[in-house]
This record gives sequence, structure tokens and C-alpha cells, in this order.
Amino acid sequence: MKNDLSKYKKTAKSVRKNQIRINNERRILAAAVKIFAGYGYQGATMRKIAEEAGLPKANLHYYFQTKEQLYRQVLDGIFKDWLAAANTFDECEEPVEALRGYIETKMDLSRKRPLESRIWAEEILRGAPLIQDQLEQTLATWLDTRVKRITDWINTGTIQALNPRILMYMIWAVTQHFADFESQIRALNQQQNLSDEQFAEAKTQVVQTILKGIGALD
Amino acid sequence: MKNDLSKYKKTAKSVRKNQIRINNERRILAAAVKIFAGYGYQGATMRKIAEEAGLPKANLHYYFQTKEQLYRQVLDGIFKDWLAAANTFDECEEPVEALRGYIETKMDLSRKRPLESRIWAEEILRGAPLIQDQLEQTLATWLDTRVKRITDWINTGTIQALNPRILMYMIWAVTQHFADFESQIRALNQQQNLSDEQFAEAKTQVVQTILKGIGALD
DNA sequence: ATTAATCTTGACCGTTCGGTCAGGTTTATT
DNA sequence: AATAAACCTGACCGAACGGTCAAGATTAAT
Repeated sequence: MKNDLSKYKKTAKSVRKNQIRINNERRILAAAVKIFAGYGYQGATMRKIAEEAGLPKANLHYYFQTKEQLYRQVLDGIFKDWLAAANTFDECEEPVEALRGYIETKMDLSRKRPLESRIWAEEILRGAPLIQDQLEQTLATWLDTRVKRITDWINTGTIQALNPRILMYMIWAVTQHFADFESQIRALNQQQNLSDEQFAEAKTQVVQTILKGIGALD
Repeated sequence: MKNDLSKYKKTAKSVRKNQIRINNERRILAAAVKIFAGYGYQGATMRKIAEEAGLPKANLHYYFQTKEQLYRQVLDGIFKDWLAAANTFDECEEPVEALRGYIETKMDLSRKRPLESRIWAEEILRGAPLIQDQLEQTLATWLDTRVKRITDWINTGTIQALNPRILMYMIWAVTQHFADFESQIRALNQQQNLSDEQFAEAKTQVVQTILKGIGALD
């Protein structure tokens, strides 16, 4: 059991030894994110990831037994970021500020971590073969509680009647589009990625359109 | 030149001969759409496509020299459908009806041809390696003229001031999301695809939210 | 009926893939 | 200093990939 951590003795020195493992795993995961995002799961090869990480291919298999296992860890990291950002939704009582904060956080995430967004998108595109459980359990639960909050807003007349799930799908669709379809947007923007100013404008317009669209503004 | 059609003599009988080619090409393209959508370009194999089409693999290479060439023809077909649907945009003078018609057409396309939408999405996700030219030429031109129409609406005060490009990105994002993220939506809908009623509700809400969001309604 | 063009296909090829492994090196423990 | 645990890696493997090809079958043209 080469990779069984359970036999590590918990001394000061073994912690330092772990540092090698921690460092290399981080390097490999960072390289894997780039390659998986750029080529897709099937298009990514362990050789490409190894080159990106600057390590021999066999070394990758020392830390991650299989390509699928490496990919799973990448997906897990993305899902955790996703959920962490999602908590913005609960920070405000009022619908306008809660939704604005959530939409802005999701837009920022698309801007700062487009690679992760694309890996997620490709996994869903392929039918979510490896993360179906997480979608059906964790994400479904997360969504249910937010649907209840939105339903409360509707019942108190703070926003107009609508299907909360469809509202969430629209928010996800629009915010993630700026990461997932970046190459299309670039092609339609004189072959230039959106500048910071352009992206800020997009962020504002997305927030305004959705909030106004659900009757929470004006 | 096995596949050079130019030497076909234009007689009644050669037309019937062509029928074999036309039929088989259609079968192969239909199979290719399924497999490319389900596995992505890299994940799709000529063997899988051949099985789906019910033909020996070597026969595929008789009609389409390479996998990339087959993929390109699939993409071309999708792009043509895309542009055909896009013309809905020009059928009405008024912004409310033009946008409503366009959004509804795009939603219907996502409902009826989700496989094609996913192939397109994956191509963009990978950086549009094969369709960059079409994006920069045809699509950019198409978008420019629609941007002008929207700008006119803004200048005449029919809709509020906004960036027309971002509006189009939002429409594309939301409508295509229902095809591209179908597996995620299914996981969040008791493992059931949206029913016709649910989809109709989504269509209405998407139209209402966007139109109201840009100040074209209420 | 004969010839020519088109279509069909099993067998095969070189390449690349994910993954393995033996044996060496480095690091930690005693 | 000696031992053990962890880490490293070039060389290798079977499988699957896209693609080729020769030879036969079918269809069309004369």
C-alpha cells in the first residue's frame, strides 16, 4: 500500500516529510486543472499533466493511482469552492442584497477560476458520470433550502411569483457562461478577452437584469 | 480520389447511385452526433460511431476520410441550424416580439436538439479550435447587425439603455443551459428530465424575466 | 454480356494511451 | 551508523486508437 497514509507516525519530523507529499500533490493538481480544462477528461493525458507539472509520468501514479482518481480529486476541489461561494446566498436577509451578492460572487468566480468552471461544465455535459451522487445529494439539498428562502420572499411579496428553481438555473447559466464560453465571447470581442472594465459592466448588467426581471428592483 | 464527386455523370442512374452515398452519409452523421455529444470529440471513437450506425468502421473512412473531417461536417450542420433559428430575431419590428420570438426559438432548439447544443458547447469549451473562423466571421457579423437593431431600440426609448452584446450573451447562456446542463437539472428534479409542462413553464419564465429585466415589459 | 465505377469489409499497422515495476535515491528514525 | 520508510523514474506492457489496404461484392454504363 504505497499511498496508505495511516501508518505515518505523528511526530514533528513526519509532518515535515508529509510536506513533500503535500507539495507534489498540489503541483500535480494544479497541472491537472490546466490540462483537464484545456483538453477535457479524455483529451487530457497523464503525459501532458506530467509535463505541465514538471515531473515524470510515473511520479504522478505514485501520488494518484489512476487518472480517474486524479480527476475525481480535481472535481472535489471544484465542488468545495462552488459550495463555499454559494454561502454568499445566506449572508443577507433581503432578496435584493442576497441575490446581488450571490450573482456577483458567481461572476467573480467565473472571472478568477474559469478553468475550474470549464471542467465542471464538461463533466455535466458528459452526463455527470462521476459526480451524479454529489449533485443528487449535496447540491440538491443546498438548492432545496435556497428554494425555501426564495419561496418565503414570494409569500411575503418581496419579489414576484416565480419558480425559484428556474431562477437559480438562470443565475448559474448566465454567470458560468462568461467562463465556459470565454472563447466565443473573445471571438465576438475583436479577439480580445473582456477587459476588467468590460467584465465589470457585464457584472452590473447581469445583476440589474435579473433583479429587475424578477421584480425586485424598480 | 475515392470520394471525388465531380466525376459523377448527371444521368438518372447516377442519381440513384448517389442515393447510396447520401443515405449512408446521413446514417453516419446521425450516429456521429449521438456519439460526439455523449463522449466529446476525444472520447468519441470511430468504432463507437460505426456501431451506432450499424456499419463496419472501414466503411466510415470510405465516406469521411478522417475523424476530424466527420466532426467538422457535424459542426457545420449545427452552425447552419443555429443561424437558421437566429433569423427569428428579424421577423418582428417591435423589441418585445422580436426578443420573445428569438428566446422561444432558442429554447425550443435546446429542447428538440440537445445533442447538437452539447457538441457546440464542448467545442467552445475547448477553445473553439475548429470553428474559430466561423465565430469571428459569420457569427460576429450576425451579432453586429443585431446589436445595431437593439441600439436603435435603445435610442428610440423602446427599451432601456444597456450593452446589447451582454444581453445576447445572457440569452444564449440561459437558453442553451437547458440543453447543456440537462443532466444537472435532471439530478435536481428528482432524477427526471423536465416534463413538457415544466419546460413550458421555464420557457415562459425565461422570456418574462429577460424582457422585464431590460425594461421592455411592465 | 462485359466493363467500369462504386461500395464493402476483415485484417492489419504504427502510435499513443493508462498503468506497472524493479531498483535506485533521498529522507527520517533509532 | 544502520535501518526503514518514503520517494523517484526509465523502461516496459497490453489495449485501444485512427487510419490503411487489398480483394471481393454490388451497381451502373456500354
